[in-house]
Amino acid sequence: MGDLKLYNTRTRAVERFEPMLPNVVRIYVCGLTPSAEAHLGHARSFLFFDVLRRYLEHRGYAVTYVQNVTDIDDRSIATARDEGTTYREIVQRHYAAFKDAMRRLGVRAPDVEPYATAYIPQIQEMIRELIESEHAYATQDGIYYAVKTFPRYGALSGRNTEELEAGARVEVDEHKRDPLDFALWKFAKPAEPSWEFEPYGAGRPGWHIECSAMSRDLLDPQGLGFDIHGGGADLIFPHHENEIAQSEPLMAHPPMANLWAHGGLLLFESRKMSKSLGNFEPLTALLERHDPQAIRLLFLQTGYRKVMNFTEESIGAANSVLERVKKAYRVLKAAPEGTAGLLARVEAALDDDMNTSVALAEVLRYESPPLHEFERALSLLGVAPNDSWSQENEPKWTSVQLTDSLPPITDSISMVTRHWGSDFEGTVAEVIAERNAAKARKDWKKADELRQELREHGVELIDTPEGPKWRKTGAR
RNA sequence: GGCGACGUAGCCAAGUGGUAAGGCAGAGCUCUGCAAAAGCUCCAUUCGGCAGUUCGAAUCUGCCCGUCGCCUCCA
Repeated sequence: MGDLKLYNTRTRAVERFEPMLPNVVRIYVCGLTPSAEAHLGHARSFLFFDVLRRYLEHRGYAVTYVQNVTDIDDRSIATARDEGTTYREIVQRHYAAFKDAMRRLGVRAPDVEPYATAYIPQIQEMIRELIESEHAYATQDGIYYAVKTFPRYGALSGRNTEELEAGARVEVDEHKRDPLDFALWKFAKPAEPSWEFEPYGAGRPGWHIECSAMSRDLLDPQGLGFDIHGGGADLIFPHHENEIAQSEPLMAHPPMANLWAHGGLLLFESRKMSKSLGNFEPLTALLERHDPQAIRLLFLQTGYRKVMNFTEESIGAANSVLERVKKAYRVLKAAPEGTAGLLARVEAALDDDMNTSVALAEVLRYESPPLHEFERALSLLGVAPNDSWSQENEPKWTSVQLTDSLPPITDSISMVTRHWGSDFEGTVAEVIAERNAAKARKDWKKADELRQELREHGVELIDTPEGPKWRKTGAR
């Protein structure tokens, strides 16, 4: 196997991937904030990291995959207030739906799914350290990070603090020392959920600090850094920039993460998908309408870093791709021996910055690979054969024996005397026999009428060299 | 205004100096009364435009046009 090369946002270059510790890869991916329903964009992002994780394991690494849950934020509190329930109920409802959607898409559950509210002590400890090292300060409404104390701020996203200050879109807050400073801890307002924090004051964590605290606790207690930190491209700024600013001053050996990996955003019917714009269809609704495996193949077709546009037309094409894969699988099941090479080609494609487009193309262009290679390649892409793949679940064609002595030529009177209810199969055979007779005397009109009659009773008929065959159609 | 990405056939999408992967859709042939299925074949002299570098460019350089994203909660 060749070297695995991955794009690193931190260095803006494709680099050879090398774990920091022998054979161990530690990944932290910024997970969901379940204050609202998950959408397809989330699916794309987590699906990519699922494929990356599978491939790293395929290469023999022991992977620890952490994906957090931001279970406390302004929106879930506000929604809970509007609906007269608790933020926990809001979060649990949406997160359960998200987990179910991920399962259906073939995205494996993370090794650890830490909830922010379960790490309050670690978060507070980190804030304490930041205050002691003068990277943070308290005001009357919260504790803020002093961006100016971290000279490298902006390095990940390619910005500098002067530029950011020039932008008029940064909200001015009288209490902050600098407009760029962001909240580590928000003091509780009346009726808001809060945690005690002596001596500063009860409140809740800001969004960014949880990732710094949890990744340190779970992956890098010694402050030497971990391997891969990931998320959607929209997290590069400010979220990941802020994480770096919080974590690195307290580390023995920065950087916080060796490799920063970001998935491209998804447009929904050519428009940005976002919570605030309300332009998205909940994942659960989409999964009702489309085969999850087709959605998976659709995502694999596009490079993970590219902006991708999801349309009804594109998912239709993906369905056809899925059918092709199923068909290929059935053929190979019958002839499992083949010419080796597919898996090596798929590995080569994935080595090249996880080029799933090419990997999928190799699978579709298969030239009789061994069954085990085909299965392995599919499993790397996270597409596993399930019940719907086996031919047994497709309606089978039933042959009809037509003896020479059968049937006597009849006329259309038989149409009204048919008993569909009592002996369905016998009736089908009867109609087919009659049609055959009509064909024999080249009465095409009659033959087509009979085919139509069968169709109306949910029977599909084809003529084959072995004679007519029929099966029940799903419809009607 | 600042930063960044992208623009390849009707659609989706690979390809980063050596002569355009793959899929969908479409077309033709075999077969066929019709229908279906299967097999075979075809489907970008050309990569947003214009210059330039080069023996050679979709790939490098410059300019222009267009689309989108980030800069604010966001995967």
